[in-house]
Amino acid sequence: MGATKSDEFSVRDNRIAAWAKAMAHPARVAILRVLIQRQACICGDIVDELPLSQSTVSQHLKELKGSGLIKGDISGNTVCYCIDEFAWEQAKKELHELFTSYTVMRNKCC
Amino acid sequence: MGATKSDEFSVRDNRIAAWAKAMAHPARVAILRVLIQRQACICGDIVDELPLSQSTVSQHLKELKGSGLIKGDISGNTVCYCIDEFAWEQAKKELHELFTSYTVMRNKCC
DNA sequence: GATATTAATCGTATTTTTGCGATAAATAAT
DNA sequence: ATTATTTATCGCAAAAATACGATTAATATC
Repeated sequence: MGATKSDEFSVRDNRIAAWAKAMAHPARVAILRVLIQRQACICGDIVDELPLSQSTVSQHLKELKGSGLIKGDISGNTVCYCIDEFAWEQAKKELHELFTSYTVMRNKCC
Repeated sequence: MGATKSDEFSVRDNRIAAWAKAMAHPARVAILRVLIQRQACICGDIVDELPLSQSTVSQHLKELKGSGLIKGDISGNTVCYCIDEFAWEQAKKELHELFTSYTVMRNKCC
């Protein structure tokens, strides 16, 4: 008990939920915005922009990386993060599909 | 410790995170799909379509209602749920804005 | 009025998330 | 070589999410 029954749901719904989950914390939305604005960021820059400790930011980055929405390149001493354009496009597309699959038809109830 | 520092982030990022959080579970994505397909559903119909107990579905519905994405109308014995078109449109718009605010420019790193 | 049906809530167990300090691992700078 | 910088990971504590059976509250049916 207490664990999500992922098996019981479609792959697509799990995938959408996973993307949503990646964006389900304001810190992670903020991180995405920083990466979008700057196109790329070394980890330290992101830590500086967020009101969270280095270890906490590192964890959020790990989650975002786990979702595929961002990727990180090690270059010497530092790690450079950026949006993964393919995953980003895919998430954008699938979420948009879900949102546009609803059209109001006046109206069975509510 | 252990509680999200919502205050430290922008209202907009919190709002987007809240919508994402509402969609961050495959059961809730599935519920949204059912509501979109049928335009409206009494609670029992949703319970029948999901591989979860009545109380668990009720909890997911409460969360979706909390996010504003859906609303529920009591009509006698039953509760009829449907998409809240205004919140839906707003979420669609703000998420789309976030996704389209990224455009690839070859490329500072990664 | 008594019984059945519907959906929310309560109580509880389990799992997951959030957050941070401390430490580790790796490269950079001296 | 030693020291500093950078980022990930470990270990922990607190909080939140997930799931369900049992109960409650409300309307519907008999």
